[in-house]
Amino acid sequence: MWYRPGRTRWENGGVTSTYDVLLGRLSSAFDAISEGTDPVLRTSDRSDYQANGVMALAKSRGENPRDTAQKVMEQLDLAGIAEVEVAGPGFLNLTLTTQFLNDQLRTLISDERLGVAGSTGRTVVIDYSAPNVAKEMHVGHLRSTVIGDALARMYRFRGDTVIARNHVGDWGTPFGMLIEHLLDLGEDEAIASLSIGDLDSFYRGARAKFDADDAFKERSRARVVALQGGDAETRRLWQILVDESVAYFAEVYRALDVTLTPSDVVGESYYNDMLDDVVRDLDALGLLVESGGALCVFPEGFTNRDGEPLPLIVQKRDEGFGYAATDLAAVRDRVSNLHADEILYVVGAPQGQHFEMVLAVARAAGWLPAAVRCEHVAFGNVLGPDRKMFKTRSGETVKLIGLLDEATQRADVALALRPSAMTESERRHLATQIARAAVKYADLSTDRQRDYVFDLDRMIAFEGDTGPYLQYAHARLRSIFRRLEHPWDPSATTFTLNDRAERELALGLVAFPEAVDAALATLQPHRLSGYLFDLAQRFTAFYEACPVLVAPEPQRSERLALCELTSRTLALGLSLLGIEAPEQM
RNA sequence: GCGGCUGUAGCUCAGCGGAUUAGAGCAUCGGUCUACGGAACCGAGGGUCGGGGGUUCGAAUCCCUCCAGCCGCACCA
Repeated sequence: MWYRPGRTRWENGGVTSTYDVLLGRLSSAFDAISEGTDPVLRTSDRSDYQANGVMALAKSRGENPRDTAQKVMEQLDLAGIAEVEVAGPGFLNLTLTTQFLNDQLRTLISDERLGVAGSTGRTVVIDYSAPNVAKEMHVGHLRSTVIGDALARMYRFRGDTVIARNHVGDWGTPFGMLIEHLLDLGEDEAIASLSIGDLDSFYRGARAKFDADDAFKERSRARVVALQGGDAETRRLWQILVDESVAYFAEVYRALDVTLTPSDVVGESYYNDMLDDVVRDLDALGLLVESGGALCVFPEGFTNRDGEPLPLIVQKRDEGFGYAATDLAAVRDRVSNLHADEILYVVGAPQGQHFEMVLAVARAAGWLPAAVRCEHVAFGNVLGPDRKMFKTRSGETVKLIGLLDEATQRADVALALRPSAMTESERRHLATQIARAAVKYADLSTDRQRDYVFDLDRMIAFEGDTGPYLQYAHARLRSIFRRLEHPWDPSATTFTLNDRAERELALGLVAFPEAVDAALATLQPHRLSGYLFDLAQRFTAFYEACPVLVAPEPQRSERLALCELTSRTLALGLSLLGIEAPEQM
């Protein structure tokens, strides 16, 4: 019961998932008694599935739940699909028939999507990662990047058009000092410094001069004015900073195996030309109020610490625009130009109130139709061992690339200790795959809303609920197939599932669509992670109990088919999380 | 002060549109090795689900309250 599907269902060319078959039959029976009753179907540890909807139904009708259960049973047609019995106070426990499981498994074997339904092709804008130009990517960017990318992959797999938007911080007052610093270093020197990925020291260099040198500070201020005024030379220098940074981000994304590309970068500056319109249109709508010299909107229901209405500051006293203006412009752009059906912001939880306000204003202004789903996919912090924000010993932010390097190093050391025919470069490559899996899985396997403690030792372990464990399970499966000497056709398989471990594995396989649906419906990748770990455990239990290659036919073929499906499910599931499944480890 | 999030086994975490005996991983202890990868598997101990009230036939789950921690709360994004 660690995953629960959403309620929205999609079509998949005639393939109906096990969950949907059961839900359909149950819904008909419940509807016959009271239209629209949810059967509350879920997986069960008492039987294969259980339906708890009888309890609520009985309550609303003032009946004894067991009597209601009987009435549902009379309407319920699950012939050939499942045995049903009323249990406890009125639960319906469902046990799938072997025949039905066999049918479902055979369907999965011939279905590339492994039973996951596709969508009608909606347009989904996912705003994620968002590093800052001329600043290092650090652990603070990890979650947005990893979670956003996993969601992007899941949506794409479902058949939606994903428009990734990397809302990089490429504008604002710091650029005055950054450009002046660039000039001080000389362009070639500056580019060299930026391109080796040492963005932090570049930024710190600029900052130090800004704080210590009044003349530099003055130049910086003038430079900001020139930048905002559109001065061509200043603009060119700014572009150098942007280009070099974006190239560096691309390296980090490649190291992380994240699908973002430079063409997904649509930074804050992109919206500059739209900001005047935002102000003008808000004013025309009568939503704009001047307060303390700033132009604000006061959405209903927000108050500050003194209980007074809380403003969303659109234009500052100095006539500069705040990020609220940019975010509002972005919403408009995404709705009217990108034609988004859905917009997701994968941004840290602390910005919750800001997004609530922005969206409230956008809705009030009519820029965000009710039909467009718009969600803040919030996530908690990455904590260090001391349960405080993850920092280095010396209190500095932890570079993302450094984190990956360390993880790779550890994986490589662990691999080197084992006898293997791998070349050093093969081993090195494998180590990067394991390291990525470790870091990403750790992030994607807990409820995103919570903070989590970053513990490299735990996440890179091959034991337990880790990415490497799942990769290992997959690699073991692949090794079975490498030993196969003759061509083998899984489509002819008949599943008898005589061994308990075979049946448990089959039940896991058949539940894959539920897990993907649940992850998408709730925007919680950990639903899928939890499913995959459970499946891997079912597989290893099966693998211990049931010899495959040495089993007599037709058992051998059946078990091979189960292995085949498990292998494909693990690989596909991991790929939806952005995690690779190597053939060998 | 207002708002949000969090508090479940020694540790890290699932479960929280109420429902049959509260789950997992790690750690600990005890087992399994002449089968396809032991980086594995099986088993055991370990929890008054932060405290207290309430609703309910039934609450980790819903409501109220208190405690503890983290994070927001007007011109930095």
